[in-house]
Amino acid sequence: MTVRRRSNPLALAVIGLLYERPMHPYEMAATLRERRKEESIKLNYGSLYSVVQSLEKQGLIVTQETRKDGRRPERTVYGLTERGRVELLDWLSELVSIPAREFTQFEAALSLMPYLGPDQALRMLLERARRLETELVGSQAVLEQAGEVKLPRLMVVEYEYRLALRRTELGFVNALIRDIADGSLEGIDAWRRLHDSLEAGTRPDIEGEVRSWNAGRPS
Amino acid sequence: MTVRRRSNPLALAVIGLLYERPMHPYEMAATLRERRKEESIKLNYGSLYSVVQSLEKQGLIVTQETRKDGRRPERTVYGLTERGRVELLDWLSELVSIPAREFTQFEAALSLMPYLGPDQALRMLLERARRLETELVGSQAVLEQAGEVKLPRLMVVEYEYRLALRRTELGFVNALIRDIADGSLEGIDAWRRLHDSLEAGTRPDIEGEVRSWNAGRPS
DNA sequence: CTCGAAATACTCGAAGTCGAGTACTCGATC
DNA sequence: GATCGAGTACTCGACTTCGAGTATTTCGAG
Repeated sequence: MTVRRRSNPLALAVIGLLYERPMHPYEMAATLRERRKEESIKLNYGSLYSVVQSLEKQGLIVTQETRKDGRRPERTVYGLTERGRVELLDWLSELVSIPAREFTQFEAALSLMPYLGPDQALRMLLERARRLETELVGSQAVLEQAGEVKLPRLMVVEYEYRLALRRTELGFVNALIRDIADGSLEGIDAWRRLHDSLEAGTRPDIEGEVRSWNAGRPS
Repeated sequence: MTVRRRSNPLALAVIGLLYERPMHPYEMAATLRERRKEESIKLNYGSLYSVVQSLEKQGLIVTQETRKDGRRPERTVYGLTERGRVELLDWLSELVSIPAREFTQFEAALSLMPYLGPDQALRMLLERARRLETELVGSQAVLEQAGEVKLPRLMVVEYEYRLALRRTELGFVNALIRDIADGSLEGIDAWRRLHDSLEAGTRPDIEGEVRSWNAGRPS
């Protein structure tokens, strides 16, 4: 049950909450939800309880009391240890200071896009652009509203960050759409050939088209 | 062993390769590596073999032959079924057309940054900016080199995408650094107060500072 | 020709993720 | 005054991910 050390940011959030005050897991979930941290940190009950267990095993948190209020299920209240406090600052510092490699779905999709063929790809990219625009309009509204309520920007930076990334994504998608639509994307002819021969079931000379790729880059 | 349907993009890559021609798992790994898909799709042996197993269970791929060449370990060659072909185009279309919600490490870190205090946060953000710059220079060089080798842009879009995101990230981080450094970040005073009282071990009135947040946003 | 490094082709078990399910309580509603 | 939904507080097990380990073979340098 040992958390693969520093893998799940939910563990970091747990440590953070216990830095504020002792809590039981359900309360942690409720607090994270109230503060809208759920939107930035994946949270589900199964993971929460196993993450808490593993933090205890690592000696970063300890059971403070196990109470039975009335006939409710037991609540186990946890507190932070000294080592936990150190881990919080250390882990968080690392997360902020060292860019991690993330594998996004869309990056994977782009790298496999050749299988789709230019026409289908174009349709799907247009659809994505539409959805991104809708999402952006909504997010912008939320942010503006937060501003009106005098919510300190500090509490909203993660939201701004996501928004900035999405805007860039939309720009990228739109540029790609243009290049496919007007045929200016380099390699689009080879793309169509490849796709057609795949659909026809004949084995295309992918290796031939791709060889320059392999040769052209250092290992 | 059933792959949580459409979760791991590696499964999609496997289907794609079998769309080209029958292969055994080890060869898939080698091919993905050769084509540099590893950089966009997380690949490791354990996952590969279990993903392949589960695709077979789902009837998207089938065992074609189990050969023992010389005294090498057995190789099981798989082929794509009709349902597999459909799944490839369907899944890939979905991935391209529907933006997925991704939880990045940095977004989590930003949402927990208050625990760090403004001074430490500033130091760590500066460090991140430095590292991002280094990474960007390297990536740009790789892309330019690819261009010189006449690598079709189609084969490089995923790389361009990642680069665009990183550039945006750097811009965001630099802006944040400026705002913290010159004190223009809204809420920075409350931030310092909060952090100091946390360090002192007194329980700060986080709820008080945060309440407006809760009140100010629709559920 | 022979020794070691690299490649071939996986296996295995420990750990982590996920979310539906459980079992109770409380307050409001009809 | 019974019920119904929302909240409280977790549990469970199926499924996934991970990567070090294994056993063999090939290849090139000396």
